[in-house]
Amino acid sequence: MSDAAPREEPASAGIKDVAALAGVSIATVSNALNHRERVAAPTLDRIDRAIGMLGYIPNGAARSLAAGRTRSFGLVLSDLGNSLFVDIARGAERAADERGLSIVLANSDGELEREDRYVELFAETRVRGVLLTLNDASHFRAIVGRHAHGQPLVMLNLHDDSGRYCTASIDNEAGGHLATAHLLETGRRRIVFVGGPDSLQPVDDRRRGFRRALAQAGLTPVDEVSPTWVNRADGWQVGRALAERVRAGEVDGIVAASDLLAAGIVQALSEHGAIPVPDQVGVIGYDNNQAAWDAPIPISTISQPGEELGFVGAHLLIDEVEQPGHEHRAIRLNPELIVRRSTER
Amino acid sequence: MSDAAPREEPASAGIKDVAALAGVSIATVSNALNHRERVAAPTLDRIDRAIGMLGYIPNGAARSLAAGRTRSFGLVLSDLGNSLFVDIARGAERAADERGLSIVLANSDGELEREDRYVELFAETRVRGVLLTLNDASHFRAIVGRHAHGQPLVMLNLHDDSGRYCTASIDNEAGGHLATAHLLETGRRRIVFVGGPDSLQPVDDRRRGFRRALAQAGLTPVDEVSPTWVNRADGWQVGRALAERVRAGEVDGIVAASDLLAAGIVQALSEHGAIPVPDQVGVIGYDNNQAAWDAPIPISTISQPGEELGFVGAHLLIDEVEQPGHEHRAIRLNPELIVRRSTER
DNA sequence: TTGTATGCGTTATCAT
DNA sequence: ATGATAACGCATACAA
Repeated sequence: MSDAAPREEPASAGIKDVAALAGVSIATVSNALNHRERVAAPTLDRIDRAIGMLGYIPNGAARSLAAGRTRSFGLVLSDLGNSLFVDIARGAERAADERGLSIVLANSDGELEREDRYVELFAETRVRGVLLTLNDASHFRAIVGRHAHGQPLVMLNLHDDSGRYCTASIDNEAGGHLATAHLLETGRRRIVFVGGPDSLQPVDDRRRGFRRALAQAGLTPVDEVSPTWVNRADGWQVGRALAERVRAGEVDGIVAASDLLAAGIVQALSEHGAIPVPDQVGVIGYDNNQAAWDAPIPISTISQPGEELGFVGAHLLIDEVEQPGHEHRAIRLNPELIVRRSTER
Repeated sequence: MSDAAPREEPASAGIKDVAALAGVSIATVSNALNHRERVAAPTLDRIDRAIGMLGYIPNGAARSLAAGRTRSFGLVLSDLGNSLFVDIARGAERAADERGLSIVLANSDGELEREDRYVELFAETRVRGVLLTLNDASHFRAIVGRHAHGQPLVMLNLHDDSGRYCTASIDNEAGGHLATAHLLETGRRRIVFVGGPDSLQPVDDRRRGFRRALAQAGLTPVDEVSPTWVNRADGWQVGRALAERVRAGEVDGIVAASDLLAAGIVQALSEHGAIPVPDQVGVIGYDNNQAAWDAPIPISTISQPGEELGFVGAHLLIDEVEQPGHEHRAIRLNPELIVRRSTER
């Protein structure tokens, strides 16, 4: 009621308040916090109680300033809308958990400016190191140029064996090859690749794998079509256009650069001409999306070990941070074939 | 070659190195960093150059320790696999950007233990405040109990007007009502609700909205079915089971608790009995997923303003942090009807 | 406009 | 087992 309202200060208690309440020195409190074994049980008890009463929360800033380091890593994600990156985050978190470390995330949306900004923000935070997911080789170059050496940084989802950084990525060329080889093994011979714009490096790599597989079999691609994008609607259009040729026997296999694409194709095929999949044409997708699994005709696909990618990447980073003689490595993970109805024979 | 190798120290330069190189005091460097207007142009120039040469990066820990606060917020997300939460993150980032603040993310996977842990980690980091997304009312209670008051915390996606916290959420009951009302307006009268397990609070709210809309129209639900989950495969099964009754004229409208569910239903309907949607039965989904938009028969749906939710939530938090007389508010956002083919008349 | 000096809340070193 | 105290790297009064 008066202006001298004794406004209770929830202003967070400090270590010295705890020390006072527990009747010990701040050094002992600090020990109780970081080296429990160094302090006697009864003392520990009083301290813990004091901490509880005051709702004391250590100040991380002071802590890392004094300790000279953090207990967390930063992870910059390219695209929160893509389950691959979410898997990566999961894997990285699992690896961090093992060591009692935490992972802080940031979303770059694939924009160079934001990739830059968050790498720097994390640098200021003095995280132990940063994991950066990248799709675009040009971004890689830009960041390498700007990056203040000394801050451990490993690149995810982009391969680079120049030895300047650790990188971990998934072999898209191998994936494209895998998908195509599977179609060949099930007896298909007239195969077409349905990809996206060349600007997407992963798609381009898959296309190269496709070509190599055909070449090894002594075949040449029937065709390669590049819709403007890689979602279901695009697949539907492509499927419609392809239906004719499938019925004419000109095409008996389709390698799609994404599951959404594949799902659209299969759908268009069955609606527009009642073309039996997999009997008359085998279709395989990429990504192991839910869409592929959910489809009325479950679609064969290539699964990417996203979680393992994050896990491996985090370990690379941990090694770089902890091992004195660390040498940069470029790890490439292998995708995996998942056979479902759409390619059965 | 000798063991006295003059290992170059990339050990990050400090503010005093910059000061030395620029021939000024550290206070001036600090001013150059935080109050550029206070320092003379030529001096500024020398300092900037020095910073560049040394690759100086301010130590965030020291900075916030001295300043007493951070320039970032924490955001704990329930489910990175759900686009709603990704949208929330986007909105929150946009709000933060406006004020020159950053947002750090963490993924709780909806697990109480991780929600707790990250709220605490952020507390230690002394972020300005924390945004926490929650699905489960029981988690809310647990966290409220444990939470050390004083740390600004706003809850997202969960409504609570007890006045203890700011909350921002989307009105799922209204969404269910909206969907049902739309079906009623297009002349449907025999409507069934297809939901998920009751344990999902949002689904349950939508069901309540459905009931209310029917009651207002003086109708009773034809039926309510609860598949074990809410994805496409579940919808497909439900659709198969429903086909018979639709053909018999017992059902002419379906409110699904998710777009995936709706897509599966429509698909099963058209395959299993060639039942024309929307002519014979209107189907509406929820979420405004890509799946709904991509489907061969585009599906009407309820769109959730996730980005706005994040935006509003961040503003609530900013207000709580900056305004002395702040009072907690519980904001409820309205979902929106999106009409597409599947309910046309 | 620039420099000096103090303190932020911890951890770690060294005594005791 | 515990306590005193010096860093940690910077921001900010305040003095010059």
